[in-house]
Parts: sequence; C-alpha cells; structure tokens
Amino acid sequence: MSNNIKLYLGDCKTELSKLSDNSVDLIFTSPPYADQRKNNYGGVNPDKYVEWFLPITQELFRVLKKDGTFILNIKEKVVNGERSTYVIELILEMKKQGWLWTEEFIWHKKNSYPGKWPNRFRDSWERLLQFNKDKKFKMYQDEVMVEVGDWAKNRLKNLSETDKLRDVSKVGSGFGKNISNWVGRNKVYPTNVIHLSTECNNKSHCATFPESLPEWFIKLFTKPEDVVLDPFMGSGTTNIVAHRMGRKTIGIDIMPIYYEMVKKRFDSENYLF
Amino acid sequence: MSNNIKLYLGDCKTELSKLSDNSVDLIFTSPPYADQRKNNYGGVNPDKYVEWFLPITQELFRVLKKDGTFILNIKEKVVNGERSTYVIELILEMKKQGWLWTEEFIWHKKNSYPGKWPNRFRDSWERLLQFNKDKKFKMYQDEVMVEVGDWAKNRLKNLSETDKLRDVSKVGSGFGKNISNWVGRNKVYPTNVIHLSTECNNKSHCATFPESLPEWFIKLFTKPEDVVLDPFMGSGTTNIVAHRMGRKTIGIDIMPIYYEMVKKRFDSENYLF
DNA sequence: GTTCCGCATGAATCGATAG
DNA sequence: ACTATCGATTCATGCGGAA
Repeated sequence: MSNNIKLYLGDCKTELSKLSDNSVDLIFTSPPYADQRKNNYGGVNPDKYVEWFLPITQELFRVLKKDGTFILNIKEKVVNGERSTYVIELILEMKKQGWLWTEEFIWHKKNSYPGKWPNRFRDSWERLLQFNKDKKFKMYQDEVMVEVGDWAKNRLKNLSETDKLRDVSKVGSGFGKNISNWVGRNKVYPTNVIHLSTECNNKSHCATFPESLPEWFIKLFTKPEDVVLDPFMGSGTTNIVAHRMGRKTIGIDIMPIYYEMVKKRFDSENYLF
Repeated sequence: MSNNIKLYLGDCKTELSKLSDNSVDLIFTSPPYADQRKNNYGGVNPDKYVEWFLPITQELFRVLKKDGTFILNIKEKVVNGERSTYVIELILEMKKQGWLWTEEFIWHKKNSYPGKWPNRFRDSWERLLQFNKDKKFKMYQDEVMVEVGDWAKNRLKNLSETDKLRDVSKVGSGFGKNISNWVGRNKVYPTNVIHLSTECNNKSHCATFPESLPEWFIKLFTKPEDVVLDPFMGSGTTNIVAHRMGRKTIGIDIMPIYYEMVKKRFDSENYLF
C-alpha cells in the first residue's frame, strides 16, 4: 500500500486512537446523519446523536494539527414537524472540548430531494461547519478564487472618483476602503455560500456529496503532501479527491463493504496500493 | 391614522404589552444584532443577548395567533475570530418558552460586497429562523411559486402520447404515474434557500433587508387583511411592504428618529395617516 | 460530432395504516 | 398512546442511446 493512502476498517473512535497527536492538516467528513442511512450504519437516534458523536470529536481534536481545520458537513432532520436541535447542541458541546467554531459555510444543493408537503418546502441546503483548534490556521484563499460575477463588472466599470477615494463606506458596506484594488481584476474571492449539485448517477458508488465539495476545501486548507482525514469514509470521495490532488489521505469506515469499495476505487484509478 | 397602520414609539417589550393575545398573523423582524448598530440602539453585548431577547420573544409568543408564524432574521457576529453562539442558544431557550423551531431558511445575499480578510471569506448569507406555536400553521405555498427549471421546459414540451397515458412507469422511477400533470406547468415550488440581492441606496435609511424579503414571507404566510408585526421596525421596510400588500401592520421602535421616518415614509406614499 | 429524449436516482417528509 | 413501516409526492441532474 502506498504510504500516501491509509485505509482503516473499524469503529471510528477505535481506529482514530491509532493516529498520532497533531498529525492531520484537514478533516473533511460527513458523518451519518441522525436516523439516516439506517441500512448501512444502523442509524443513530437524534436524542443520542450528540452523546454518540462527542467522543469522536474529542479524538479528532487530538489528531488535528494546531493550525489545521475540521470541516463538518451535517444537517439536522425534521422530527415531528420540527427541526431537531442536535446539530446546534453539538456545536455548543464541541466548544467545551476546546474547538473554536470559526465559520459556517452553506452548501446550496441545487438538485435537492423533491416532494411537497403542506407546511414545508424542499430542504436544499446543508451546513459545512468549520472548527479550528486555534485562531491562527492555514488558509490558502488564492487557490479558490472564482471568475468575477456580472454584478461586479457592472458595479466597478463606472466607479466614481468619490467611490475610489473614500475611506469608509457611509453605509458600512465594507466596500469603501479598498475599492480601487478591485478595478481591473477578473478573479475574486468566493463567499461562504457554495452552489453545487449532488452527483448520484448510475454508478455503483453513489456519493453523498460531489467531488467538487471536498476539492474546494482541500484546496483552501491544504497544500500537496498535507494529510486529509475522513473518519466516515463512505464511498471514499474525500480520499480519492485528496489523493488525486497530491495530498496524503486517511480513511476510516466501519462497514467492510465500503472499505473494500474504496480499495477497489483506488485500484481502478491505477494508484499504487 | 389609518386603522390599518399602527406605529408605536417606545421600548419593544413595553409596547408589545399593549397588544392583545393571539392577534398577529405574522411577525417578521430583524432585531439589532448583538453589538451592532451601536449608534442607534446602544448595542447589546453578545453575552447578554439571549437574556435581553427572551422577555421579548415571550411577549411575541403571546400576541401571535395559534396558526401564525414568527420569522426571525438574524446572524451571529464574529467575535475574536469565532462565531458567537447567541443565536443557537436563543433557539434552545425559545423552545423552552413553547416555540416550535419549524424551519431555517437561508437568505443568500447575491451581491454581498467584496472584501478580504486573512482567514475568512465574505459572509453572504443570513438565517431566517421560522418559529411557530403549533404544528398546524397557515402557509400559502402557491403564492410564491417560481419558474420551473430548464429540465421541464425541454422534457415536457414534446411529451409523447404514451407518456401522457401510461399509468405506471415500467421501471418504477416514481415519476411515471402523474407525468401528464406536468404538461403545461411552468411553475414549481421554491426551496428553503432564497436568492435575493441586497438593496442599499445612499439614503440615510439603509434597510437591513430588501423589500422582496419580507414580501416573500408576507405572501407565504398571510392573506390581505391579516396583521403583520415588526417589533424592531427600523426604517419600516416590513410595514411599508405589508401595507402595500393590503395587510394590516404594526411597527414598534424605540428610536424617535426611526419612528418619525416611518411616519414620513407612509405619508410620502400618500397613505392616509 | 451534436442535440434530443428516456430514464434513474436521490442524507426528504407527511399521513395513514399496522403491530 | 407510541413506534415502525409504506405509499405518495416532487424536480434537478447526468448518463446513454437515438435521431
């Protein structure tokens, strides 16, 4: 097996204990949501979810480097007509473990699950919670710049001298001070809203998120040779993408079927194994 | 003053006590964010925010009709590099008051202004928390339908007779039975992600949200003659829009300057006052 | 080669029915 | 009463075969 790919079959918490302290640059994972994917994972009751997850986040805290980042993709389900609170309770409990809740990205799932109900629309977004161990963390913003949108083209092309010179926007928009820096650029930094569709085609391995989702965060928070961990590997999207991007990667899953599937996927992509 | 418009100058909690129980159909508001708008409201310390807000949500619970809805536009601020937790703590405390946290809409601010920070991107979304007193609440979904995506335009325009007549999809795709229902349809229900641009004119009153934001929720949760309340009126966007849409409206603000401004805005739109 | 069309597939949710 | 299962509902996407 290549030293750059490490796959573990077993309980997440147990397998994590085999990893060294401060050895991981980025944790990107999508744990089984409460009561979802029952067929594969047995399901976790919403009431027990926080209690079940906290020992794992404790281990993740240990293995993450001081300047590393933990991105948690999660969404609370509707129970009895109401949104469950296990996600927000989890945030509060993780803070007690020492985690800093630094940001919340929104993943807008353009092709959300269809359906119609008398008092609810389709749920078409998920949380990408960012946690860190320290206020200073590695972030390579230039790696994820995007083509400038039309609004900026229009907004900037007729910029008045007043606009360019004023120090602070009167309305506190944050546009004022450095506005002239933006003229002539065609790339801008993205926002904390990510628009992607899910990919679930006729393939045997149906990922819960598209490859471009971990790709975006791997570019943003790691450099080649850095270590990317997914403690709930599933079909291995995070690991495959990380490896393709020249990062080292670690994957853990309790289901033999997923463990074997990911091994096969690496083989089929002609990676040493 | 028209009986359809009631504006109160004073402390939110005090003024709310003048309203009858179960008399409001929709509460739509954007309270002063913690430590923000210091000049206008004196600012509320993030640590004290929940404590400060809970007596108000208690009164709001009292005045809201059993089948009414409370939409709370709020976003936690970043303090010392970390997201504050007062919003999620507020949700948990409001549940203890009897509120149901039924949904969380995302307002994607499409034209949030550029800016650069070393470890943070532009924040281009806000929470719109939906609370209800009862699982059964009024919701007029048909009022907010949107244009169908391209897929339907292409697929359905030349629907074959076989498609129109077949009872059950041969392969059980789940779409077969009622596919003929789609012929001629060009509107679909929206999702819980709302895409709107911010409006911020150079006027002295810079609205915290565009008119289309309260408009969307007023359409969704009320009918003409229903009562729409904004206990943190500010520049009065909610009230103006509600009145324009034939709803009764109640606005409260502690700042005389806002109170007078909203009165003037109603006057300038030639409403009886 | 391109475009068009059939089709399967979703981290879903509600209400009714069954144990 | 309380939980488990099932059918009905809905729409964006990419694949693959056909025109």
